[in-house]
Formats: sequence, structure tokens, C-alpha cells
Amino acid sequence: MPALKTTITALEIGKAIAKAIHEHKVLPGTKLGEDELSEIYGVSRTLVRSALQGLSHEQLVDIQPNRGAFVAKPSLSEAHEIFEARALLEPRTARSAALRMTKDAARRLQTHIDDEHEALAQNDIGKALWLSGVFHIEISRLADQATIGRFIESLIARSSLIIALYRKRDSALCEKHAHHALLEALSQKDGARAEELMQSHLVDLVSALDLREKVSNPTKLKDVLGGWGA
Amino acid sequence: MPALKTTITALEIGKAIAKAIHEHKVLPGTKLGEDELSEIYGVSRTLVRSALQGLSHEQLVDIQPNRGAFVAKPSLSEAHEIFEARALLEPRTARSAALRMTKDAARRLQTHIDDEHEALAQNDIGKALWLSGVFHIEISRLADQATIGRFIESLIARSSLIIALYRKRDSALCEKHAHHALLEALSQKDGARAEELMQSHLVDLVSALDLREKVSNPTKLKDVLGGWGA
DNA sequence: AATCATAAAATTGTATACAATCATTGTGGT
DNA sequence: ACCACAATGATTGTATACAATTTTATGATT
Repeated sequence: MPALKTTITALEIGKAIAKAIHEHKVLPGTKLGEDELSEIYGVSRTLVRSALQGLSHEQLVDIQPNRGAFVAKPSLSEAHEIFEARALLEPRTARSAALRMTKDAARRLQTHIDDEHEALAQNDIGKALWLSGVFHIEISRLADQATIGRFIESLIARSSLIIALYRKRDSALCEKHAHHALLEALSQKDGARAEELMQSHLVDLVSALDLREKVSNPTKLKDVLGGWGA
Repeated sequence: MPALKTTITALEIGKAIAKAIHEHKVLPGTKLGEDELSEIYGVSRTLVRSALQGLSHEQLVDIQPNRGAFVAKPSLSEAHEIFEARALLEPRTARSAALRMTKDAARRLQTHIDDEHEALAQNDIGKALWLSGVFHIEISRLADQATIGRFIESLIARSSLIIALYRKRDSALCEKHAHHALLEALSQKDGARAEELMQSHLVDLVSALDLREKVSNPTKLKDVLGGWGA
């Protein structure tokens, strides 16, 4: 058996936290205390802080001076921005990916989709969400454009926050066919179609969200909280 | 007079280093020693490391484990990627900016262009380069899309590394008129024209670069190095 | 003289210690 | 009962100390 690792890096801690966020195991607003995390990962606060700063750079966590790190809560306008950015980047990237598609890549994506279906079948929403994001990242990786790929990766991570905050009740998170259709187009090296499909897929994602301004009327707070002891 | 600051943050240190990189005061490959920097800024290595990690996240510096931080040296393929990404993001962003243009913004951009010309007149290439980048960033800021704006900002910073590494000899860094024409289009809220101009401006930038593969032929090394003692 | 092995110095990586700040609770006054 | 305010506890921010690694210097051997 392979020698088991004895050390953990700040980057790995960051990845672990990012995955937990992506899977909705920790929700937006959750405090990420340094002592707590250093306990969990068996390292000093130094590495934890390094990891948190990295996540803050990706805007996955919000570091408030002297107050600590919290899982970020993207505002409505940020949510709009993020999906606009995705709409700008991902369809083009899907097109490029189609042109570079290989048999091997097609097989990998297919098993990936199978995993997604299995996660959904087992009602493991978190895992399904994670896999769904990774699917998009894999496509961008195929396009062989690391720079844009990193942007997309960061946007997808933040998208999971938006889904946690703004998902419409009862909306399916993933129309089962979308990824399959995308794979189809990619496999056929049909760049134009892949671009179209990605675009409409993103539109579908947004349509599962409720991104209208909440006209929260603070004065009527009593109306909501009034009947507490009925 | 305003109370003068006594503290400096990691972020400020990072900004300072980033600016020096952007201005070509430190060239790609330069070692950024922690002790040296902590001496310069009068802080402990803790803050310096934090700053360097931030810059590493933006891929402005390359942190090699146990070896230290070096100003990044983007490869040719990275250089291509970065300008492809800019070509994807900036023209559209310029279009958006045009639609939101105000008199005030026009004035600010005009004075900015004046500053650029002055820097060039004084042969302060570094400052001119910096200002030229900031001009692009200002435009993206006008588009009121912080997310894409941050991407562009990061791309522009890295572009300065590419210019340092791959600029054609004798190539002007900035065609003086490009920014002026852009401002013209923006002021007239002519989105389509702003988009076009930005696109061609980026093409011009690339054309001032030598991004061909160096067909370095290791076997002929002697040919190059043979006549050393003539 | 060149090369390899080894030792010393310098530099980075991590943990810990201390300082500064914030949150909470408790107390006293109105 | 409510508010102001001070003391306490907990948490973050920064610096320093120590460990691990790399780099440089030194010297023996071929």
C-alpha cells in the first residue's frame, strides 16, 4: 500500500472547505472559526488562516476584520453578475471543448454523468450538486484554456452559494437531460450546438433561482413575527 | 491634517509589490525574499507571506515550495491564453461601459489619458505602462460588473509580465490614439463602436508582442556559444 | 582543475506566544 | 424593567521561535 501522507497543506484544507461549501454542508453565513478548523485538521492556526485567505480571494468566504471568516453570502446583484459572467464564458468554452473532444474524454464525461444520476437516485443532493459543478469544470478543462478555466471554476463555486441562498422551492437542481445532451454535442464535435446547449442550460439554471429584489419592508416585521404565540 | 496611518496591511503590501511588477521595476523571475520584504515594509514575515500568497493566487508570483517566491514568468501558451481571455471579456465590457457612460466618467478618463501622455513625454515607461493598464481597468469598472472586472484586472496585471517577457524590440507600447478613440466612442455612448475599438486595440497590443514558439535547437548550442573568445 | 561529499549558512515552513479587538455577561443606576 | 457601562472571556492579528529544507561554501579525492 502507498505510504500514507502525514502532512496536509493549506491548499488541501482550502479545497476541503470549498467542497463542503459546494455540497451545502456548510451554508452561507456560517462562521469558520480558526481554532475549530485547526482542531479539525490537526494543524496550527497558521495553515488555517492561509487556507481561509485563499478562499477569501475566491470570494467563497468573507473575512471580516477582527471578526473572523464566514461563508460568503453573495448579494442579488452579485448573483446576477456571476451568471452573466458564466453566460459570457461557458458557451464559448463549450464550443472550444467540442473541437478538442476525444473518445476518452467522452467516456470520462459519461461516467461522470452516471455518477450524477446515482447521487440523485440516492438523494445525495450535496454530492449531486458538487458533481454537477465538476461536470462544467471538466468541460472547461477540455477547452485547454487554463486561464478562462480558472475563472469558470471560481464562478461555479460561487454559484453553489447562490443556489443555497436563492433556489426556488421545489425547483429541480439539474434537469437530468441537460448534461447528457451537452455530452452528445461534444462527442459529435458539434461546437455550435454545444455552445447553444450550454447557453440554454445556464438560462435554465438561472430560471430555477429566485433573483428578484426582495422588497423587504422592515416596518412590517411584526406582521411576520406577530403570531408567534397563537 | 489627516491622522497618518501607522499600520500597513498585507493587502497593501501586495498592492505595492503588484504595482512594482506592473511598472517593470521588478522583472519576471526576480526572487522576492521574505526577509528582504519584511525589512522593506517594517513588518514581520507573517504579513509578507500573506501578501505573497495573495499575489500567487493572482498568478503574479510563483511560489516554489521551500524555495521562495519569484515574479511569475508566463509561458508562451499562457500569454496566448491571457490575451484570448481579454479578447473575450474586454470588448463586451467596453460596450457595457459605453451604455453607462457619464459626463463625469468622461472627464476622469480624459485626465487619465493626459497623465499617460505626460508619463510618456517624460519617458517614464513604467508609469505609462501602469496607467495604460489602469485605463482598461477603469473602463471595466464603468461597466458595473465587479466580477468580470476582477477577472480583467487580473488579466491586465499578468499582461504586464507578458509585455516584459515578449515585447518586440522597438515596438511602441501604446499607440497614442487608441485610448483616445475609445474614450470618444464611450462618450458618445456608442457601444458597438467601443466594442470594435477595444477588440482592435487588443489585437494591436498582441501584434507588439513576439509570441512565436522559439524553435530552440539544443543540438546547435555550440553554434551560438562557439565564438565566445574571438 | 573538476567533481563529489560534507558542513555551514541562509531561507522557508509551521507552531506557539503575545497583543489587540470584539462579544458577552453582569452590575449599578435611573 | 430598561439602559449605560465596565469587566471578563473568547477570538483574531502580528511577531517571534523553532524545525525543515535548500543553497552556498569548503575540502578531500580522483
